[in-house]
Amino acid sequence: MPRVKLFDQEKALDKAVELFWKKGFHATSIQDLCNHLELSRSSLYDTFGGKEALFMKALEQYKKQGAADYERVEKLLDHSVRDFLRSFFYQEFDKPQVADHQGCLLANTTAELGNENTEVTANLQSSMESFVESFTTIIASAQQRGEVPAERDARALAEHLYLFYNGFKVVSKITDMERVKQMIDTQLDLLFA
Amino acid sequence: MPRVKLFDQEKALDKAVELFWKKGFHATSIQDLCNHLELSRSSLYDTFGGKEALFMKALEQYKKQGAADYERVEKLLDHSVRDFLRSFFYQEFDKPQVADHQGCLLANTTAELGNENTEVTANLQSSMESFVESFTTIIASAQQRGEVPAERDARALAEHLYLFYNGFKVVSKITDMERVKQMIDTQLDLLFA
DNA sequence: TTTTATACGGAACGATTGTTCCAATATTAA
DNA sequence: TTAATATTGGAACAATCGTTCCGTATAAAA
Repeated sequence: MPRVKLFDQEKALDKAVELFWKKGFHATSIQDLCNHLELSRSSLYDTFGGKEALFMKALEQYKKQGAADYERVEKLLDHSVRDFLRSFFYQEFDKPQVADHQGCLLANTTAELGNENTEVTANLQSSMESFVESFTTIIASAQQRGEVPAERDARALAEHLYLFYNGFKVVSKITDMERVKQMIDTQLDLLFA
Repeated sequence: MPRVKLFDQEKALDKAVELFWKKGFHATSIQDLCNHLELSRSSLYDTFGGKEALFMKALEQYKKQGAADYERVEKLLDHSVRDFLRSFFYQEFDKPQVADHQGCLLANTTAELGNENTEVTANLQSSMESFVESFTTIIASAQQRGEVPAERDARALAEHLYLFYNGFKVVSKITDMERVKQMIDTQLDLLFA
């Protein structure tokens, strides 16, 4: 029977996320990946299929981490929705990559590959859809609590939050973090006016 | 005396903008550029210096076009500031590249190269600064007119608008334009609450 | 221990990368 | 018409691109 894999696929995927996050799809070469994942070319191809396939899997891995982040913050949702949103956005600064101006893999990918109408684009769109649905619920609950004016369209606000989230990740690549935090505060001021 | 250049440098730069805008820096090869600008490699190198130098010049060209767009809309500023902002954002949809989900060269570049701390990053930062200063003035005038609450910080709102502008350009790459227009309306609703 | 199926390292593939260089071309001033 | 000079096309450069393939090493099942 076959020899078992010597490396941890999950950790290798994390490493791939790191690299694609930092450099983007096109600027990351197979050689870069082999060096950073500490894998030979054949192992990489046998295990992940190729550059595009590996990128897709890295995208999924990243989304899994993002979902975990969301759920961790969600547990704190006994305070106001405003506090929740504030925590949700502020937790980003705990990630060394964000503090290091690397933005967000999803936002970076949207900017780099979003117009190519491939499998990646579909992935990004469904990711956006998930975000919007979650936050529509959040906003609606804020409206029931009276935190947000009830006459606004919850879904429209959620979509607007997604846009804000992406802008936040992009602008943070060229802006110091203090200013970015102020932008978050401004966003919350506007939303909970 | 020397032979004169056979091609129009300005038009060539426009072509370079087109290509970098569509494909991004890394995904655009010299060969792509030669084909699209209808130039030989030597002419391209003699005239523009190389890929990075050409990219910088294309960036400048793009910003020049953007400034022209701004001034064109600014002339319509006899109505409310809200109308101005609405016109400013909506005019983007007149650009075929935006309708074609190519986003914005500046936003794309911020996402692709913003974390590399090169000459490009400095360029993007100064571009952001210009935007913020212009729109701080705009917002302040809106506050004097009573359109926007006077207690808000005009510069903070302007920075927030820049963030919105970038998010708008990124998200539009994976979203149909009708939804994007709704997001603009939502933004204006929040700002002019 | 032998068999068997897989992981692995590394060489090699043709294609393409950004850049350089040179001979040929073309244009204008003298 | 001639001389001078910058432009141009195309060949060539080494380096790297993503991918394939094969021989060997290895571990689990028989």
